[in-house]
Amino acid sequence: MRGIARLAGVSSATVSRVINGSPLVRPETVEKVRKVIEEVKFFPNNSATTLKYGRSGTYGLIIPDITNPFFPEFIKSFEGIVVGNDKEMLMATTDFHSGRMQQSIRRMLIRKVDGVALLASEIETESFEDLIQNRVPLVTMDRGHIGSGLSDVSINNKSGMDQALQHLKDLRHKKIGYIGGFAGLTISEHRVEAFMRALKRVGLVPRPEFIKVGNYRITGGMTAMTELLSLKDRPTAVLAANDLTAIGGMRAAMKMGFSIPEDLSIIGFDDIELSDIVHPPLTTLRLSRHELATVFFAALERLKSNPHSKGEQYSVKTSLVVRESTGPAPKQGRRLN
Amino acid sequence: MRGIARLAGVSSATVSRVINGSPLVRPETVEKVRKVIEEVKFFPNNSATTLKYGRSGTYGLIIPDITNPFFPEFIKSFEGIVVGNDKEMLMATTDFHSGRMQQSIRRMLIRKVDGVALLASEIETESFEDLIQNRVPLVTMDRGHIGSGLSDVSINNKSGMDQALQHLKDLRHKKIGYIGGFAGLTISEHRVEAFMRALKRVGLVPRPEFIKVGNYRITGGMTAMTELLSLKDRPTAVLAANDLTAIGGMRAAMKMGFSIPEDLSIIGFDDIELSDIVHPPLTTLRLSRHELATVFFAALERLKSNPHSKGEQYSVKTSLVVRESTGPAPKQGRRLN
DNA sequence: GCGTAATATGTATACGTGTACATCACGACT
DNA sequence: AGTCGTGATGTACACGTATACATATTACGC
Repeated sequence: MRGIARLAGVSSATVSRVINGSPLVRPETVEKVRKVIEEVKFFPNNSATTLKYGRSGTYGLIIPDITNPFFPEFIKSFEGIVVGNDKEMLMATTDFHSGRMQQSIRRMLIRKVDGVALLASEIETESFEDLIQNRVPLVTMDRGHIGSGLSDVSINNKSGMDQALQHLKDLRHKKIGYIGGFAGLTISEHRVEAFMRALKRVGLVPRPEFIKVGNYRITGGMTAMTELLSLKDRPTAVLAANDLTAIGGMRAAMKMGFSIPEDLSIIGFDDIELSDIVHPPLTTLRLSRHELATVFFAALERLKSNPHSKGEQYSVKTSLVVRESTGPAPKQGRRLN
Repeated sequence: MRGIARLAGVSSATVSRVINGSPLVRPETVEKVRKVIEEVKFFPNNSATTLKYGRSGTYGLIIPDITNPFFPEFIKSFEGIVVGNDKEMLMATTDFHSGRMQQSIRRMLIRKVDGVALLASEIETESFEDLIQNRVPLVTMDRGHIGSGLSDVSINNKSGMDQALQHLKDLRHKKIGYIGGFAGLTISEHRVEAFMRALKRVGLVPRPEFIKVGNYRITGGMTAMTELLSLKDRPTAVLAANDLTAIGGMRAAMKMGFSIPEDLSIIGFDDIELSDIVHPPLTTLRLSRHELATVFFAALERLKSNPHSKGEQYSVKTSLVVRESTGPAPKQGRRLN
């Protein structure tokens, strides 16, 4: 940068001002400096500012499982927004593993990120205590807990679940099952609770044997669905914690000889691209990745500029996308057994 | 760090030595310092070293499309390896867009990465000239071109393609089509050329009307397959540039009333997780993400430690995974039209 | 023409680290 | 006993930037 200054016959401070678009530089000077910058193909060294001011212009993003198509789609949006605002994104994956979580947080601290979007909601709160302690703004997903420098984005399961269950009720389903995520994740618990409440709202009674645990992946959906369909009195419709689970469920059901939606209706959650491609196309609760990414970014920016204030509770809606995996409830006692 | 030094009653240099595991510190001193580090929850500030020594301990990773499941699976492995070696990963996505490519490279330069793994093989060489000029080690994919500080990992299409075509020939297929990637990408061209050569090796004649262009996504596969199957004299088997393309192809074929593999055999490329889940499960050329990531990392490390030497040409093999999307060639003139 | 405000530019500095070099302690060998 | 070698520790420095502050230049009113 001093080199630029010398070549342009100005001081390093002026060069810095030009780069950062300070208004108090004479236009002709700006022009002169710009030209030299172009010629020399100069690019700033981020680590200098990071060192001096402790802000790196980087937001961290911690996600559980990049293999779940929901996340790449989210990352894509988030990266676009972050980079579009001249910042950087630092991504870390936990694989639902608490050791990896600690490691990810350490990476964030070492790299001096200006904030962290935490989409991996392992239950342990202590894990991100270090972030709070180091005053790193943190935005979590669906934890429903805010604090100083800590905001939360909750998925408004209520309206979505209501829609989904109303849809199933309209199709005369009465026995509705649910395949959740891991037992340990708060987000999983929120969703299962939302399910139970919504069930009551449409006037149906939750049946514990209809609630199964999955792993947010296809395999978990298959296992859980196999169990559900092995019950003597089995559900005629199943909600899943995410689309992969639902797709796994469909696969298992079809393998056992059930037709979808004739014998069994399935509703997913997320609306990943795959949902529209699978056969039959999946009815699902859409959660917009782009909207989610936008909210996360906005939340981070806000926390960063008000570092000492309390965070906020944001909310993102879901909406029902009806495709072909849901249909009228089958007549009692039809087919198999 | 000076704080640690004060608390432990040593100098900052000693603390630095302890952190970096220098052998010339007395064990008891090490112990003393370690204890203080634990107590204070100290973590090093990466930007200081980056500033002073120009090395950030970060490797850049530029990929075209995080939405293609191949890449998340690759990223997962790459992140694991990089982080396991106490380094950082900086990911950027180009979306096959040259502007985004330039932007990504700039991000890498600003962040002072120690090397870049470039899996997005847009054809323009100028785009990464800046990296070369700034002596940033670069490892490309399937460009087949190496130089000072520039290595390349080529996908050994030959053996894989041979296997695939031999497999089809054994099933008595003679009319074999190909759905490629974008016209502009070198990697696409390499693969189509490999296809043509392999075709000749098994004693078949390439037919230009059987070669179509896709977009590495499901939609492209659908369009191209529709065109292929609309030909009067249509192929009985189709190879695709990647699995998504193949899956799109399957979808289109099934929509047009063809059964797979009875009327048409399809072979994909990559072996993404989805290939085993789709119906029918896809026969494909497996390209191990983990192996690829390992090679990329090794190539980067090697370039970093020998900055002035010429890079190397690496090669990764593919292998045929036979599932249910390939079967015997149909009898002449059967079905439809 | 001169003082003063406003505008534009220059100077100096600190951020935290790894390392080269200097220093120190101490035992071994002549 | 004195010299040297070796192992262990301390001292000092530079990397490139943004900004506070100082200074120079211009504009302008009287």
